[in-house]
Amino acid sequence: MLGSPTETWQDRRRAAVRREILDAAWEVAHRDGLGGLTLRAVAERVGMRPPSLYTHFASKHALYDAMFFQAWSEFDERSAALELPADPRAALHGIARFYVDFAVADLPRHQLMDQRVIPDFTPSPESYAPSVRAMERTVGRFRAAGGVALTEADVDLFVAVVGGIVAAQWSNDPGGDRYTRLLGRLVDMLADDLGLATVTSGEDP
Amino acid sequence: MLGSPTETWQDRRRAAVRREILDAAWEVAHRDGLGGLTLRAVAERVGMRPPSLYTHFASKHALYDAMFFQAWSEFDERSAALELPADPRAALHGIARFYVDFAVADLPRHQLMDQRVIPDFTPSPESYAPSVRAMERTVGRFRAAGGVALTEADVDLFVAVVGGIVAAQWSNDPGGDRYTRLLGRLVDMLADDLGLATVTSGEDP
DNA sequence: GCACGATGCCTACGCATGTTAGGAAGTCCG
DNA sequence: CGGACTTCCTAACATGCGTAGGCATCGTGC
Repeated sequence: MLGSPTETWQDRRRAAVRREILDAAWEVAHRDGLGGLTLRAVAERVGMRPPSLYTHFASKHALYDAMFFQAWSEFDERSAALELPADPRAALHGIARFYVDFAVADLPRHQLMDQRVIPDFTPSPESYAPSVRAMERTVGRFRAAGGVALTEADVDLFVAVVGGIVAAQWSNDPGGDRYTRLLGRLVDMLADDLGLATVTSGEDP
Repeated sequence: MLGSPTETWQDRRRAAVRREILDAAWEVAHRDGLGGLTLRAVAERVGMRPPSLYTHFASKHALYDAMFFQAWSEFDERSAALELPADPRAALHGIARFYVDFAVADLPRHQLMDQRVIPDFTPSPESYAPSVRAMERTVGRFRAAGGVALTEADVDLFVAVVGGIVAAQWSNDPGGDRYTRLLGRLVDMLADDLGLATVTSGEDP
């Protein structure tokens, strides 16, 4: 009656099993690494035999794809709920810090979202959608907050450079803050380059 | 008589076979991707059966390790031969451009050198040596060229950010220049932040 | 000159993985 | 109550890395 007209009981049960498998997959990924994830381990954790997983996911890549979608959806939701200061420079700091904190909090999730650590895995267009949604919102916020007209190159530089911080952090100092602590300085550099006023003084060139 | 005292003929032949296997491995990596590299394909390309490769490499990881060493050694050599301008800012540009060009020229090589695409693969200390050598030389050149005293944080920021450009280039626009063309602007930002004089005018803050 | 040991490659096998085929049991609907 | 659908199972296959053991070749010492 609610939502979809044919929202039967077993549909909900099926969705629950799917979610259970996904949860198990994340646990295995955290324990054995994203690349070390195996259908055997997932099946065992969920009390099934490996082939039975194929009732719910067409392939291992489909499982990865669902995880990818889940990760980006969560980022998208949290990004939508994020309140940013009105000041453009402060907003820039908030956006960058939010992204970096999210990426640094979970290694397999970050690898799945932002890197290509699974050979031959490419997210499906549907799973890719939340990421472009989040990105578009972020860019929109940029443009709305800052009086400046951001070019595409500005955005490209920003995402590349902030992504570099995250990658370096995971590669060279996992769990630490050797690179993430440089983020504020980096964002200020970018803000200066974009001609944004400083937060503290608000002077104008 | 020359070089090592026990430089027998079969040692050279053995080294030649080893090199042949390595060449085949690179070719396969270019064709099927670094993660898609298989001992079957390498063996076939070299006219052997897969187990025979174990006469020359202890494992598949050992093969990756040798490739890693080879890649970083080449970078190290070319880096040593690189002539940099005396001007600190121009030197910064040269260093960054050299690194980016090298990383963008070859995907599997870049994945092997700078990313962790192969699960459970960690380069051996011996294979890691050329990379630290190249890095130390680069940092030394920094310090020698610029009158400024670079902190470790400065170097960290530089490598993280330049690495981000490369990663974004490969991820979002492979074969293009959407991100690499922003390198000059980025390096100027860093140079400004470090207080380096501009090349064209040479003014002082 | 010849046996002997080392070397290099082979075949056969083991084990892990993703995946498919086909069947059995439980469940829902008419 | 009976048939269709769903879900899970066992069995098996293909491919991957890696090991064991055998055989030929080649250099070396007697």
